[in-house]
Amino acid sequence: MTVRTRFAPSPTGHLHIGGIRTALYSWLEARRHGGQFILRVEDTDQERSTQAATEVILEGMHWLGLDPDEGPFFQSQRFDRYRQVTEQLLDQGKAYHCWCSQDDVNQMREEQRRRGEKPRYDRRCRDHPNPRPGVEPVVRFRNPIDGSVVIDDLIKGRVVISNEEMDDLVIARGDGSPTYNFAVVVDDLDMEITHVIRGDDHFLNTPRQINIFHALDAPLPAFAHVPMILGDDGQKLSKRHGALSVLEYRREGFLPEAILNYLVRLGWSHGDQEIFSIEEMTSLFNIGAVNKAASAFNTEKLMWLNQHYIKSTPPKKLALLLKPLFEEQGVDTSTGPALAEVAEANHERAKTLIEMVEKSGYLFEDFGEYDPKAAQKQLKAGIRQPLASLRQALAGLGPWEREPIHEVVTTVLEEFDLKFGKLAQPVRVALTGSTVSPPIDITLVLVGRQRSLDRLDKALAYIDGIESNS
RNA sequence: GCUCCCUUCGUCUAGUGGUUAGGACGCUGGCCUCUCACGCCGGUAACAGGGGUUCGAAUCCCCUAGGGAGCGCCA
Repeated sequence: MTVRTRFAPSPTGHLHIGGIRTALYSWLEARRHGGQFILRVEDTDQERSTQAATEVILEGMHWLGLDPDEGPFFQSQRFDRYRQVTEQLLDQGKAYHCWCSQDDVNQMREEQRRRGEKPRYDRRCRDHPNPRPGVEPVVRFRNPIDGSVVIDDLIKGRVVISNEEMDDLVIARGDGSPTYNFAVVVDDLDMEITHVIRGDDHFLNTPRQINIFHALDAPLPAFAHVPMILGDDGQKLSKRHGALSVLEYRREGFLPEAILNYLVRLGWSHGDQEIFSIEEMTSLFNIGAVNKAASAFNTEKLMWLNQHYIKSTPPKKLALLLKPLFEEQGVDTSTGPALAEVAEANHERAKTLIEMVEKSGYLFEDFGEYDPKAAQKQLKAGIRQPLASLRQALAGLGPWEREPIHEVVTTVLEEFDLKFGKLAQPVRVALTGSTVSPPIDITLVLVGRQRSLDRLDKALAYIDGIESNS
């Protein structure tokens, strides 16, 4: 039997990192067995589902390379099918109509809560139908009263839940639309899902669903409930605790490889290995080896991995990724060096692509003021002559390339008997406005001849200005 | 309140009865060095607590504490 897994997000909020991890695990489990990964959008709640959220799901998954083999399917397009199965259960007496209003039920639950009991529907319509004129009844599932349900979860192990804990859940609303627990079962059945991999928050739904599977005389899929992810602060991950939409990560300059690698190691491991290529993940990952405990999301480590992948990604490829980010920042990159060169010079100096973009502004536009501390320390009268001399030599240089530039710098150094840093830092401040940049010869190359000369002139003028004021 | 689940360095984890409890991120000392970064070498830091079982427990059992999830005509 081929393994078929699915990812079934609901488009009622943005898809965040927790959902992505579940998707990744499902995808990997399918890949490892040479099976199929199915994407199903659970939009039975017409009120809260949005088109925007659906698009984020589709685009985010594609960005990360978690493309489905089948789907996306939309539950909203399968209502006829759910209705059909509902009728079947009704005919077989495995489901029944209930005319209780939501207020009735809420009141019932409140009282139970007050009495310290677990709130649940008291089955009053189960054996005594009580039609009320003008009320469209909901359909409830006739859950077994005795016995218990055994869940052999791939991650959590065997858990036994008593049927007493479950009430007769609504499977179809008054308007005939299906509810989650029912639609899931019908879909997983129809789509021949063999492994249901989902978030731990669905765990207590599982016994209810198992009972529905039984009512439908259907074989059970395997279940695996992935623990929750906590925020940096140990609190549950939510919008308030760093749960960014997937696409935010792209905007902030994270690489898909880094995110996938980080996520696969969050809750799963293969000995001491930290770095996993997609190929390694697909061959080594095993849903059964996932940790039972929740784990905290640590941005620092994600950053480290991101830098690792930035370092090992070819500059030409980085250039392609950099371009839209520069554009988003409103930077015109046509007036400066090739982005591949920018990437080459900076790929060991940035943890994210956006950081690289922010650090490279001086290559494309004039920076405003010098960093005050840097200017104060580096642009002083004593360096005027060497700087002027360098400017002169640079102006007459043949090809504007790293080696000849480096030679010129060295020559000036010898001329004035200076240590490298004594000249490099002032030049750096002159060219970039700050004390941080790639090696000075490379920085000169990237800034370009004319711009470099202009900026050196500007620095000389600045020094002169300081002099005349003191 | 009830049901279920979880608990090794700050964080992610290795570990499945006998280890100086290992690795990674972070932090930190040093080296390298034109700045930053990269890289390299070193350091810091953990078995939630209490009972058992056993010659011997991070590993098995029980209790406590703490954390989480669920209890919808949401998913």
